[in-house]
Amino acid sequence: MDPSFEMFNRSSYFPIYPYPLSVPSEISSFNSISFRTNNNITTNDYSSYYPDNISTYPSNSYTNSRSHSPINQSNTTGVDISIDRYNNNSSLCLFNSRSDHCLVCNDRASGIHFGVSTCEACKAFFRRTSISSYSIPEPCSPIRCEINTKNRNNCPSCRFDKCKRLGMDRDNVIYGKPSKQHINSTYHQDYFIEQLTNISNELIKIFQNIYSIYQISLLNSFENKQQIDKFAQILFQLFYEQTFQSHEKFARLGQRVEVWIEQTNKGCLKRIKIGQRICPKNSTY
DNA sequence: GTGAAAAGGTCATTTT
DNA sequence: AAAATGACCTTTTCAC
Repeated sequence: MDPSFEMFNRSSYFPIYPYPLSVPSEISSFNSISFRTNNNITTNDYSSYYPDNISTYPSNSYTNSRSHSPINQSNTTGVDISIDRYNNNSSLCLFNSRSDHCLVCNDRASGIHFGVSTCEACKAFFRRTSISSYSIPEPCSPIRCEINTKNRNNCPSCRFDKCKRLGMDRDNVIYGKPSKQHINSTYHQDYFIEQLTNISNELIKIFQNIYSIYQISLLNSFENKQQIDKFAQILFQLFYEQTFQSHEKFARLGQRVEVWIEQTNKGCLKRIKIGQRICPKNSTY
């Protein structure tokens, strides 16, 4: 077994940091999965996306329902960042395709603004905020606030952060109706294929970074509970942020990403699992 | 010329 | 009172 993963298998080192998990509305309202993929991808390809000798989901644990989710188990804390933000009837799975709902707050969308399907309110918010003279503070917590229609004004920093993470960009605006040429260049298949090839690197990077922090912390040894809690906080923050960034890329391909953090009965971190899988359903694009 | 789509502008309303 | 918000309007550009 890879030594890095053996370290994760040693239980009772780290208590779970008690973050209140805020799951974005488009994720928490997730009901079903319709996987899509490219013709070049086969069912077997996903196995190559895992780092060697690192435990992954057993292949038979995946279904198109949430019934397998470890979150329902009493001894497991989970961060399920599954997503299905696309129209199931769409033959193309485009991140920037027109959506009925705002990808920022889930309100009714009025069109694609600054590259992302948003409502008028989030469009105006992003325009105002991105040109304002004052600097936008960092997100208020490592686990960013959920942004929805009701609370979108509660935390402007997290709202603006979500806009940016979704790809809203004021430096690359299209004034007036976008041309077909622009649409084709933006939404070209090569872009998605390129994203697909980056998946394995993303997952490996997550493990490498977590392990590097793990090693550094062990060298210093944990002298008190505060240190342990601090380490758990850093680990969780890094893990969440990197996974969320990866998730945004995966989501463009209509794929599903899941992250679990298992917990022992004593409340300690037992193991981190990362899984992502491409499930060909309609090889139509 | 006309309609569609996206960015920018305006201003009444709401919040602080 | 000042600042922020968001619905609505205007301008610009593209396709037909």
